[in-house]
Amino acid sequence: MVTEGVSRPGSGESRAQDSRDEILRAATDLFATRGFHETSMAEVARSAGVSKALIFWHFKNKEELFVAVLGKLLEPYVIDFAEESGALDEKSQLLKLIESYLQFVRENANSIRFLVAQILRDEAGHDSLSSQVLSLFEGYRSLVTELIARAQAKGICACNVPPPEAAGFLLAALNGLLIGRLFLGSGTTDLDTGGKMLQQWLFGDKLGFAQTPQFMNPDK
Amino acid sequence: MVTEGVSRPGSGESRAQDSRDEILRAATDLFATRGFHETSMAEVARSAGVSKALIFWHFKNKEELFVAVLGKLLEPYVIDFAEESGALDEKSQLLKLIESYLQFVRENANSIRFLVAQILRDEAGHDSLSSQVLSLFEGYRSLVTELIARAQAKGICACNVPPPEAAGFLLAALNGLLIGRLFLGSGTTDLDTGGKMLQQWLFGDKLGFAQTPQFMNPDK
DNA sequence: CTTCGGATTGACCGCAAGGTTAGTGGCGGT
DNA sequence: ACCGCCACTAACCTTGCGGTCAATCCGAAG
Repeated sequence: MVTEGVSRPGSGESRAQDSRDEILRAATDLFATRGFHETSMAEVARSAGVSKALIFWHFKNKEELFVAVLGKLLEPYVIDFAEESGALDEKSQLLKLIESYLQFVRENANSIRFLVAQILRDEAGHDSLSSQVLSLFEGYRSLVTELIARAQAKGICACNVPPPEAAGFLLAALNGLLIGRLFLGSGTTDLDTGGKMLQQWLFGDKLGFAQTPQFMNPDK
Repeated sequence: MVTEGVSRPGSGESRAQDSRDEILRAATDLFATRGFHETSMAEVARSAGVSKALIFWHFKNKEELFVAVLGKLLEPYVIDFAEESGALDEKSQLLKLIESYLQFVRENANSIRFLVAQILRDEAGHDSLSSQVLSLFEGYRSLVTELIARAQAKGICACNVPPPEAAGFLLAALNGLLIGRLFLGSGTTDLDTGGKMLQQWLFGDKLGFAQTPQFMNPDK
């Protein structure tokens, strides 16, 4: 009879799962910092505290381990934006969308870095990763497009370019802020300031910019 | 006596240079498309039409070949923007700056892709590449900052955020357009549209957006 | 206790990579 | 004509990789 539950240390049922998780954790670390080709299975094994052969018992080959890592990395990306903003008006929804994008970038900078590097490498987009990320992005994009269209129809939107272009530009700006954060950690526009400027661009809100007074050209 | 000039095919002086250039060309191609670790010296040799050993005669090792390639890739990046826009007013200079940035992205998408991947890989910024690109970017950034400050002082600038923030946002938006082009070739805001929207944001110019009529919400 | 099967390992293999070396061809100088 | 050196090559060496295999360990069921 199966009296064992789950996750008992050393219990028969969970031992395989434990080692598998540990391998996945180590592989995620190493792949994310060193990259795919620069990480050897021996390194993963050592870092996970298991033998190299055990990795090949869990995963058919290095490629399969890699896609498992990708899957694990992509998990936090699939949050349903539309879900969590039901009863808000268009402006609040857009602001919330921007804020959650920036928040997400803040929290997942490392894995984003890794995924970007990975996407840049596979060249042809034949990989599933590119298309996954792309469809994720497209969902976000179409959501923003529709929100802007409705906001414009209600007259609460200061910018008057067609919604698809506006949405594209909005996302481009957000991605640009992301890039700034990824490449040039400090010295660039920080995320919140960028978000505020997008808000100003979208709705014409006047916002206080209290920083860098040495540049407020006090001449004349 | 040295009667030979340069670049005569088969002449003693230039033979080494020719083969070196050919190797560099092949290596640049392969590194840019496949990446560093995915490109073997044998491939480079075959693509360059020379023996593998000759590569090691020209370059101490694979790493040195790689930095030579990086140097060659970075060459077109160091164009002096300030030089080529002497007698223009601030608005024209800014527009020209934006246009040349977009033009550059259009023409060098492949090498940019490669450099980005490379920068993302080295993690700590200890590499010379990151700092080179970063200083390049900083120059561009400070130039834009000053231009915006002067434009605001003359009252020809519609946007009223502090110049450093405005410049940062402008560059972020440009980088975002770049990202769109790099990742999701089509289906995103194309470069020119993005440039026009930036122009509108900076100077408040009204511009015609003739495209995507199916989205002009003809309801009501 | 024995048995059974999933979990785990050390030792091993083939191979392709980066790198080396001994040697050859050919051109310029004398 | 000969020599010396630069450019260049074929073949080789070594290392470390992804991947395999037979052998073991170990908890659970009978």
